[in-house]
Amino acid sequence: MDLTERKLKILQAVIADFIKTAEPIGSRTISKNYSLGSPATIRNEMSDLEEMGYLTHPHTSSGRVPSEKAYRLYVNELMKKRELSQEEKDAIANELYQNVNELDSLIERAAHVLSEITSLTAFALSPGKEQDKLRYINLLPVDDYSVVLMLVSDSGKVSNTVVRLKAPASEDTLRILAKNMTYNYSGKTLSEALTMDIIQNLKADAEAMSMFENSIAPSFIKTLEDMLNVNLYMDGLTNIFALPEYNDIQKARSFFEMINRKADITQKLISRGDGIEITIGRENQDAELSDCSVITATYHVDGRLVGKLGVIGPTRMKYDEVTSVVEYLTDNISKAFMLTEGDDDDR
Amino acid sequence: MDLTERKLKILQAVIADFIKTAEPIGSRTISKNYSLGSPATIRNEMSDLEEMGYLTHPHTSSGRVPSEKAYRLYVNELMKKRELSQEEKDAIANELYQNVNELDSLIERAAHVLSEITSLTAFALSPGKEQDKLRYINLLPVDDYSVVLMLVSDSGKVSNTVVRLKAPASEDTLRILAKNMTYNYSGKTLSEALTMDIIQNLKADAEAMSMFENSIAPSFIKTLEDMLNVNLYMDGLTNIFALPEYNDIQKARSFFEMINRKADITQKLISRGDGIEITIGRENQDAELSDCSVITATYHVDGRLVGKLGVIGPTRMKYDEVTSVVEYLTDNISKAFMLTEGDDDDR
DNA sequence: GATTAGCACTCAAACGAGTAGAGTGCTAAC
DNA sequence: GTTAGCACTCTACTCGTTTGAGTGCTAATC
Repeated sequence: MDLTERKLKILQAVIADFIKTAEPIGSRTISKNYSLGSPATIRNEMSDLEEMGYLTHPHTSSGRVPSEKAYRLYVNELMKKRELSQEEKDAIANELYQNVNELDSLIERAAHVLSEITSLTAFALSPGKEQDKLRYINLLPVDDYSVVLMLVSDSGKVSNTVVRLKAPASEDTLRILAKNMTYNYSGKTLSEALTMDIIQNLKADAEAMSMFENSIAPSFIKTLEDMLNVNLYMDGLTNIFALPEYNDIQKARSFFEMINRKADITQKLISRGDGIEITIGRENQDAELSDCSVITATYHVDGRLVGKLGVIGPTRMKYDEVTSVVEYLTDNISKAFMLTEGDDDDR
Repeated sequence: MDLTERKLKILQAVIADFIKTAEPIGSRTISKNYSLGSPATIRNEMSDLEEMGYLTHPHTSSGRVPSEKAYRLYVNELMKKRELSQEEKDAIANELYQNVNELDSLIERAAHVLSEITSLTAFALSPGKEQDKLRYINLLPVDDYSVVLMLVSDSGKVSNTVVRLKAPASEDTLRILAKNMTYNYSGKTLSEALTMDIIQNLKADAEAMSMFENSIAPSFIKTLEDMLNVNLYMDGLTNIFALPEYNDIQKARSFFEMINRKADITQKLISRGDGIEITIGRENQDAELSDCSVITATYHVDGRLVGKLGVIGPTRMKYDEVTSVVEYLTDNISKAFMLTEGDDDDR
């Protein structure tokens, strides 16, 4: 059987209406709102579309609901890109840049804006720092028994840990050790630094060495890992309560329990492809996501740092709108954080 | 009418059973499980207790439910402190100290443990830093146009911001400016620092002054505020789905929406009294909390830093258990972070 | 006088029959 | 190939009935 022009139009109409209303769509509705023929004709066509796997039937006497196959077709072929109007763009940019001056707050803000616009649950991943290089290592005394260990990377990311010392250290010792560590590590990527044999490389006096081995080394590793770690920001969690799909308390519960396992979510996001990726229903490996769709996009900062953002929602979502917004956001993040280059004045 | 011995016992029985089952308690149930007389006797007593305001009646032919007044009496007089067994204490300590080496992670961990044990929603507030004093200010170059502004406080808290400069700065200028800022601000509390007239106090060369005014000052204020700001950690949000009180999707929704307004929650927590504070139902000012109880406790670190933690749940909660756990946790936090004093080897 | 047994009464929740309405599938006419 | 017409299906809703837990009251008992 062929997907004739009219069949496509009817399918598109069903998808559009269902995305709006979340109710199964009957032949009469389509017939009234689109001039595609009488209810009976539409019924025949719908019946064909069902046979072809694009529509389903909750029960014999109800209207039609798009299948995952239909959404896939829609996303790949039928959907036309929804250009954002200048006002929309301005509104987004406005929201996005509200007192933001480090990358992570921008990312967090992006998740917020995204959830606001789409009325779905949004998330954003701060960039992976594998290729980022260490620049400085500093040790600053707090009191006799504690120092701040501070790492600064080329991309401007700063991480610090307060380290408790087993024995008090002189400022001199700290200075020497910090200098020595910087000498050894600066220019190395974070991942390299983690795999280096640390003790071997240090050449310092006995006191510094002992302090390093006993107190600093474990914190150093932890701080490196901390720098490498991506942060997951989520927003709009309660948006799902507005969706009829989640009227059932059990559904809402399992959604929240899934979304709360942040480590899992991060893992899943990282392993998604580059660019805009849309997965629909059971295309998501995960059983828990089998009636959700996920849309993610990748942003790049300065050609080196890479992160993701996106939304999760029911398979019935405004794919066109979400795609546009997600794309616009990633573009803007990339533009806002051109490192090293002299930056284009604010907004 | 008097609260006779038997009335008290019956009241206590109703409260205990209701906390367990969330179902209205009938006279037969009490009569069977406690030897306090026949159902008819219990009925008469319950009727009196209702007249006195300790019990209510969802409808004529249902069992009794404790009123807020009953919970208040229970908490103030009837409840006996539930001592934690050594195993319970060990289990808590074990969970609590899992790879924790800064105060904030300990606080976060505490919220986690608390929610796990109580099966309620737990929160913890990192300490307010008003009395904390600035120790260091540092400016570290990242590249020509950006520097890290870093503040270290007496309590070991470190905050940093990456500042974009309008014009490139020499390392010398940065060093001079940092030294000068440290000279002016070290020893001041964070709140004092915020109110000081910054520009007035600097005595540095023209280049440093201009950099300060144009680039550093706004970030400095922001970083100070960031240091002052308390963090709110929450855990066990999805626990409420297991409670019959939140079987209604609307209730669950408004709970989540309330709990998501983090700024509000922080505000409310901060304004609560010292020590263990229990507020029941409409004792909470907030209409949104009118069928919740909130239990908070205060921890002190080193006599200067003060923070809070606690749980929020339905008025029907295990007040005795929650109180004990919350108390044990705050004690442990205080002990774990005796700053300056040589620390007592772990656990 | 306090306690208890007994009984009529109340109400929510569960169940089931009946109905309305939306929608389909099929047939026959256009 | 399209459409009107009609029988049929199924859900959602309504309404009356039943069941069972529990009360309140009265009268008998301790």
